Amino acid sequence: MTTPPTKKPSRIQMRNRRLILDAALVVFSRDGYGGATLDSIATGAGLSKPNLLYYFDSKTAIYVTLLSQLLETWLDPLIELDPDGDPVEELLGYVRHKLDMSLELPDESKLFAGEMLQGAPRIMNHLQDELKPLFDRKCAIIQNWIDAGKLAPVDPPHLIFSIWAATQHYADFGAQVSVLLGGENPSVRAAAHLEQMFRKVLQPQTP
Amino acid sequence: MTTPPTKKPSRIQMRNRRLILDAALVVFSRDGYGGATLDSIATGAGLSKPNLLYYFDSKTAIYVTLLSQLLETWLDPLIELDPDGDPVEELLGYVRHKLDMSLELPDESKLFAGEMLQGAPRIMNHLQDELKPLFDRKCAIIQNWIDAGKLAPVDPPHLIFSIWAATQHYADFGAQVSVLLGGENPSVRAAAHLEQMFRKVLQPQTP
DNA sequence: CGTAAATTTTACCAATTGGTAAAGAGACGA
DNA sequence: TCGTCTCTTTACCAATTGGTAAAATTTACG
Repeated sequence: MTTPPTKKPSRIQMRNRRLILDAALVVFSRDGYGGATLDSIATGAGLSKPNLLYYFDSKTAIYVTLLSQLLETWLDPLIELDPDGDPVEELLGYVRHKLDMSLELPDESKLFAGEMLQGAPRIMNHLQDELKPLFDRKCAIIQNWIDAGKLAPVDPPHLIFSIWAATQHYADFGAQVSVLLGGENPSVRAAAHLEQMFRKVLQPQTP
Repeated sequence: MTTPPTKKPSRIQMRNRRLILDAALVVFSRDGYGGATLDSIATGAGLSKPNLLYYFDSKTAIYVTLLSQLLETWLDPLIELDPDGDPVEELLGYVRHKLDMSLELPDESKLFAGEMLQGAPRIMNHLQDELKPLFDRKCAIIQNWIDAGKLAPVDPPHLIFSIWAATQHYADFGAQVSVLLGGENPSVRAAAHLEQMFRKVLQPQTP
């Protein structure tokens, strides 16, 4: 269904699939799905174009594989939100983790953002099947924290949106950030700003 | 330099250039720069492909024209930040305005975001020449408000980043938002959430 | 070693791409 | 009514695209 025969992947398969996916990440995130070419990915991976298509059925297959794997990595920190932890610190930890990912893996963030921009046509089902249930579960946890008075009353889904938006901005709009900060590395002040901002938003006001 | 001869634009020119830019906005924002085709834009505009190229020199010329015009529209509300107004209300008004634009003109937001994702190769100069000076000016105003004790101490540039990110998220990640909210229209709750959030962040704590 | 399977290369292709040349059709003032 | 300038169409093209067929080569393994 996906690519080479159906067997256990050999060492060569593991290596080349990884080479291809690594190169594809760079190309797709830089040029967008439509602007990316198999030739460009092949060159990046050090393979010939027909050889690419020995490992993946099509350009789309590479792209979708990349996005699916990505979605998992990207969701991990959200999964770790612990209902039994301290609410404010759990959420601030999540913000921190998300910011770090954006700063360290900007290509991954951009690839995902590019797919979103185009209406997520190729991973809509993943969003429905994987992200949505997780999202609902975590919103419920946040709502419980609020009901228990351990968190200021916020709108859980929109809080999550704001966290995602504010953190990913440093990856997705990195070019703009860089220009507007005059090239200064944003990481330290961004972290301080986001921590301060979300602490104010989350801290319950009746201690 | 840009397109048809050098004269005052006739009525036909005005109309067709508008048709082309309107169609191009839809196509570029949906398919990205690389994925967009002149044929698709021409069809959308109801013109033939060679006729497009009578009005614009190239695909890139259409794209850049669109982005430049866009940048102005998008910057307008920031320009209106009034140093003599009430700081908190000025900024909350800006948030509100920015959110409205994202909800009502998502294609414009996506087009801009797409260019940013790719490192802004085609409007880097506009960012430098137009956005950067404006940005610095507005950061200074915010800093003055803070120094005057009329605003909680925030990091002005990063505050603006967070405002941009949180508002544009509803346009750029509209597909995701829609899935996660189960199709519910986000506008009312988004507005309430952002107002509440940024009010907390901006309100000085020593009244 | 030998051989069958896995991998890679070479040669190729139809479709699409951005863009051009030049002929033709309208508009419009003198 | 004529002639000129603006606009539009038709016909075309070289380059690139995603993808295939099949031969050639490597690798794994008994």
